[in-house]
Amino acid sequence: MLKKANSDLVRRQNRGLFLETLRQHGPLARITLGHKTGLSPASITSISAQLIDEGLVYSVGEDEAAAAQLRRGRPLTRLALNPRATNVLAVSISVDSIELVFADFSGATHAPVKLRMDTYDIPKEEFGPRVAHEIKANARKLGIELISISRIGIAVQGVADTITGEISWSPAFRARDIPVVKPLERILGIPCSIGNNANMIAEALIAADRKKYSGNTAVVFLGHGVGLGLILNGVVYGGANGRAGEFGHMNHLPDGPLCRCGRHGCLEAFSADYGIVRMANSGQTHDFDVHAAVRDEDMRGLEQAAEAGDAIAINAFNRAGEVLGFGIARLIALINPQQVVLAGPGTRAYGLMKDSIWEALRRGLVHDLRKYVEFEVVPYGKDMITTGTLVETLRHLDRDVFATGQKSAIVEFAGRKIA
Amino acid sequence: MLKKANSDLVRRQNRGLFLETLRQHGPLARITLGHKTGLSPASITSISAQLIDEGLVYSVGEDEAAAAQLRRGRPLTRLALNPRATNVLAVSISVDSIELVFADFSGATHAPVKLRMDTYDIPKEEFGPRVAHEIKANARKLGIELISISRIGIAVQGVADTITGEISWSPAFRARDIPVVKPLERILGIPCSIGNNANMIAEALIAADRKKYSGNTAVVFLGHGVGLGLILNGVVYGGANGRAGEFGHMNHLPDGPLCRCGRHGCLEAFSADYGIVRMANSGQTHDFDVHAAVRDEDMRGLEQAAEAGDAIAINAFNRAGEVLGFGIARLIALINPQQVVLAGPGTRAYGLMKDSIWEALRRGLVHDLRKYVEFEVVPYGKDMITTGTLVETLRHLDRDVFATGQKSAIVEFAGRKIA
DNA sequence: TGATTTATTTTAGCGTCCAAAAAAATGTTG
DNA sequence: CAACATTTTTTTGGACGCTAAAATAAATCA
Repeated sequence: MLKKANSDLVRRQNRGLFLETLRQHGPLARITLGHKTGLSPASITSISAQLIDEGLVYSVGEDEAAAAQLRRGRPLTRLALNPRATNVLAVSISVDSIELVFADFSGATHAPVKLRMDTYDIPKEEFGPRVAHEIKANARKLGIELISISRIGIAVQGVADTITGEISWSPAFRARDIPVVKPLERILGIPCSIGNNANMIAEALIAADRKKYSGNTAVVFLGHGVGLGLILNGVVYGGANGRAGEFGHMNHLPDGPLCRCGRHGCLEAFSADYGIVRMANSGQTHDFDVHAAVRDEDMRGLEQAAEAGDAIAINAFNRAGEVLGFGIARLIALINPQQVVLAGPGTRAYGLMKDSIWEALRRGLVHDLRKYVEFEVVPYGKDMITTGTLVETLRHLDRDVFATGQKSAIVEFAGRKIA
Repeated sequence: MLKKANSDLVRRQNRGLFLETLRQHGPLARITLGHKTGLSPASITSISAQLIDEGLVYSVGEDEAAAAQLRRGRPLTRLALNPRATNVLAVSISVDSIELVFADFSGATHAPVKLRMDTYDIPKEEFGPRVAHEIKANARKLGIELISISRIGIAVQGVADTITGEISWSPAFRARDIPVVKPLERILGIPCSIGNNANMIAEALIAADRKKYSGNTAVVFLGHGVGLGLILNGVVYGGANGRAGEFGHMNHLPDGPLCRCGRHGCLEAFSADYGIVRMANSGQTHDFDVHAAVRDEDMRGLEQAAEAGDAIAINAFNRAGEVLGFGIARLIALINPQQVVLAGPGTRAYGLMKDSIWEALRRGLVHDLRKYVEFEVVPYGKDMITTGTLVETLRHLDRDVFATGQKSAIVEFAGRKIA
């Protein structure tokens, strides 16, 4: 159903568009903003005057390069997002550590702060307060006032319930349903949201190449687990309560090998690192501890063995690829994406799995569907998760907080204005 | 990325909202329209004056029931969609027949016209012209001028490419990539669109109970094949080119039994009618002709046998349910819908499959995901497909054609105006 | 008949956009 | 160096659509 439209909507949408355009392209002259947004010069003047008055945007000098090459006419003055307008924070939770990345409104980040934390055995009600404490301490260390932080985005591997703000299940915790958003909001007084790693990587991809990834794209994350971020109609899709994309726990083979989730035959039990290691050590299938984290050097060793021709190792990667291929085939049959992107540290072994992935796609997917899908492997950067989290958080500010142009939003979230 | 907003957008959106509200609730007084849409009485007066002038809406008398119970004050005058504003047509294509349902702008339908047509062996370039011919002939028979038809919606079982407007693959045709939209548009001069049956059923469900189905719902269609309509964020999701929801050809078991699509182990090969029949006649697995249509009476016979305790028949339905259950488990893991709805003639045998469906869900899906999903079986009406097609077609008119309020749209599509 | 009630229309004004004109700020040229 | 050319930005004047409030319409009530 459509929603009522009025001038309020127009203002919000165009201010949001203005901010998003600046965020995407960096400092731009008013005239360029007009071209990119489709708004008239008059409107750009009007909107920018407001945003400057509110301290969200400010004038920076003419572009050096542009100024160098002599051109006639009035020189352009570029506008930029004001870094001092506000701050945000991305929190990435993984096994035994959390990472904090503070950024200003322009998206410039401070150096990541990595903190050891014994997540696995922490009592569930202590986790939120511990994180809140670390946030306070580290913000102080960096000279960032708490009140200047408008929003905190949190990323976690596993199942995050976006509605309740709890971590339903994650390999980083023994406990379930760990409250995160509520305690942080209560203690810090800052709006928070939570999502899973794969969705954040999808956000990072969209930000990196909007054109390419903004249709329907499935981002498969290979690592300690197997995750999935779905971009549907250009937007990251979360499902009814953020639980979409549990690709790793999509069943592959009824009654197959044990998975970390306690069920049998999940895709992850074949294709995540521990599934591959187990397959390679097939003698000890039964007493294999699925919960033990696979060390990076062990995984690299196995990859090297496979590359050196070790039949058992090769077979383990083949099997992982085959199951992954069938999973992707099922995914494509359901979602019909334009693109499937493989990401995560597990893609290091893509060369070892490639053939079996494609063989499985051939066996498991009608040609009509297969022929339309582009397949891609992206190099994995550790910072993709926090980058994506920041992108998502800042977009929320652009669209839903600062775009409204209501004084309350500015005062409440921005904390200060620039003269 | 956001899009530019201006008063044009406001007009379109509010006119669309006005029309959709009338379509959903039937004749309404201006004051009620105001409450339902959130628009002010002044705006309602203004918009309705325009729509009346354009012949899209007209005044009907006061509601009898409301008039009967004496009330003070100026009596309300109700507005309704003008049936004579334009006409639309739904075309449903199935094996060996096509069905035409003409409707006016208010959604009132003529009696369905069912036409035998040997679809399976028709040369692919003849199909479009044949359908066009039937449309012309039957419109004339019903006294409907061709020029009064604004839009034609087409539904087909199988894979319809919404971009090219071709039937990529369907059990109703031996050929592939049968052009439909283009020839119809060329011959009739009327805008057309095509989609698959399951999506149309999803549309019909949304129309029947907007509140219930407008979040994230998966509609599984059981019949000669197994289809899927996905409602994501309240909108039917088509995928990159309308091929989403190929649930029936989602692989269940690598190298399993032969499917109509030519691959092995698709879900449909177990759970569609022919899969069940084959399983029951397991002696002749190898020379079973998957392309032969299963007759309704045979299917009913098998159901009765199972209900009477025939072990072989019971086993066939159990197996169908098990595979369906695993498929639904995979679907839920990927999509995280609020609801899963079973529809189609195959649901007659739901009682025979229920236990095995649920057992498979238990085995194939983590509890965290299972516990949030509501499960529902809806009685199947043969008209759901054409109803859904009409709903979709009329909504397109409401939102994208008549909402613009441009004279060209009115003249071009409506054909005539009412005094 | 006049008061009351309810629905609808009219009026006056507001916010946003935009085309066109004006202004600003620089380079070019005779 | 003054007039002209060019380009960016601002200002002006108006359009469009929404809305609150006032006015009007059309009924019932007493």
